[in-house]
Amino acid sequence: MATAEETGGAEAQPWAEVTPDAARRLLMAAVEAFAERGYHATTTRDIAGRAGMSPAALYIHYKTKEELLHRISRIGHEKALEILRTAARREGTATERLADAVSSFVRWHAGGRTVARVVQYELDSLGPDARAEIIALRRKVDAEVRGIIEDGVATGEFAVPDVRGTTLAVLSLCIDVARWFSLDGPRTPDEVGALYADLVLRMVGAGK
Amino acid sequence: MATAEETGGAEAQPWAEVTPDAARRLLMAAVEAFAERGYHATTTRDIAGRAGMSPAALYIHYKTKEELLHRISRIGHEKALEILRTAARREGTATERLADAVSSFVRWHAGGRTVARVVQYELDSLGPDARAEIIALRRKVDAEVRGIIEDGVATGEFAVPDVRGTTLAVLSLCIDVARWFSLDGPRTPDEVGALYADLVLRMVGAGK
DNA sequence: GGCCAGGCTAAGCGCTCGCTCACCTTCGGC
DNA sequence: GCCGAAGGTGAGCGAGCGCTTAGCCTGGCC
Repeated sequence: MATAEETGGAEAQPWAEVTPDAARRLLMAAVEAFAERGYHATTTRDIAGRAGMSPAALYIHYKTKEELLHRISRIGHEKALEILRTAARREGTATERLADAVSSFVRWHAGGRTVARVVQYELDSLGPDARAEIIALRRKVDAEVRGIIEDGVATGEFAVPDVRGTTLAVLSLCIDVARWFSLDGPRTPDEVGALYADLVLRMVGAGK
Repeated sequence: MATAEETGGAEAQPWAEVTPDAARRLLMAAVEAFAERGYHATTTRDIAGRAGMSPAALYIHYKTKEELLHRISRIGHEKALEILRTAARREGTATERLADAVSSFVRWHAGGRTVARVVQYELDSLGPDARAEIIALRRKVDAEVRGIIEDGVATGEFAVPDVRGTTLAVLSLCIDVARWFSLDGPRTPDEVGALYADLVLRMVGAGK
């Protein structure tokens, strides 16, 4: 939240806030496993094995398997929200801020594809309370993007008939990157970010 | 394939081709269950129960639980491909055909949200052979949309710097509808289809 | 050196999973 | 009226699941 991390943000060590070292290793192993096979198809034995520990060790640091998913999901959503807030609140025109928001949001989904997959697609595996908390975070994410688009409409930079629908479509486009993006594919995260920023500016009628 | 079904296509009885009546009921039950909870979290007892049968009955009509997913996935992809082909091969300008393709493809993802979810998000749960077959179908889907965009570029209707990337984005946008769309939400499938067709035309620089 | 708290493991509990098997019903053809 | 195939059931198998428990190390403090 208040960290001065400015290294570009890829996902070098994004789990520094998870404090006992073994707990962090378990959490990173869970991210990998959930992203590869999905939450329900992942066993606690698999997670512990990837972290180089016995199955029982998991339960010293986490109460249940679901708590792991919950923690991953919350940290991931907070990171996503931080990225969008940074872009939304910088100086510049609405056009510049929207392009920045989309390209950095897409870069995060492409580069941190494993985390993003878990965060975006395993929401339904959470219990009601945890899910409600995550949904609240998502509403904040939506509000950031909608804010930029509303600004652009107000200044006349954008021509958007349906602000809410367009916001939804922009976010949807970015999020789905986590589904199809592969590091083996022909594009780098930066390239996809630039392409998508251009496409989104066309969608809102900027630079017309 | 050669059926003369012209009823509008929503998804009134889309499983008519699944021949023993009990097999169709099981398949429809599986679609519901997979869409709600995901493939791995769904039990064969749950599927059989929804179809009003005992767990053992499933194995009279299907060899494994995975065969059910495979069948659903293939039929769903064939239907999606048929929708796009119909739009791509009708008469009209590239602009009209692209708008038609996007709006009908989106309508299918929104209206048949349960099927679309299974089809689009449970691909990784298939074995290698079945997955390869489905991926081949997806390439055909991609080719249809790319064809329309290439036509538009050739006639000068569209201004698209990166045809492959834009094709990917258009399909991605449509497919992700299955993730977020809800019949309880404020929009009907028709409305989302119209909104998205407009956004996509902006993305390709049509009507500029 | 004695002690104890924290981190970890081997073993395994109770349960549910996908799937099978022996048997039962229904029904058209003769 | 009898028969065999097709479609269904109840009971239960071996396996693997999430999670627990009893006990073993290790290291800091007096």
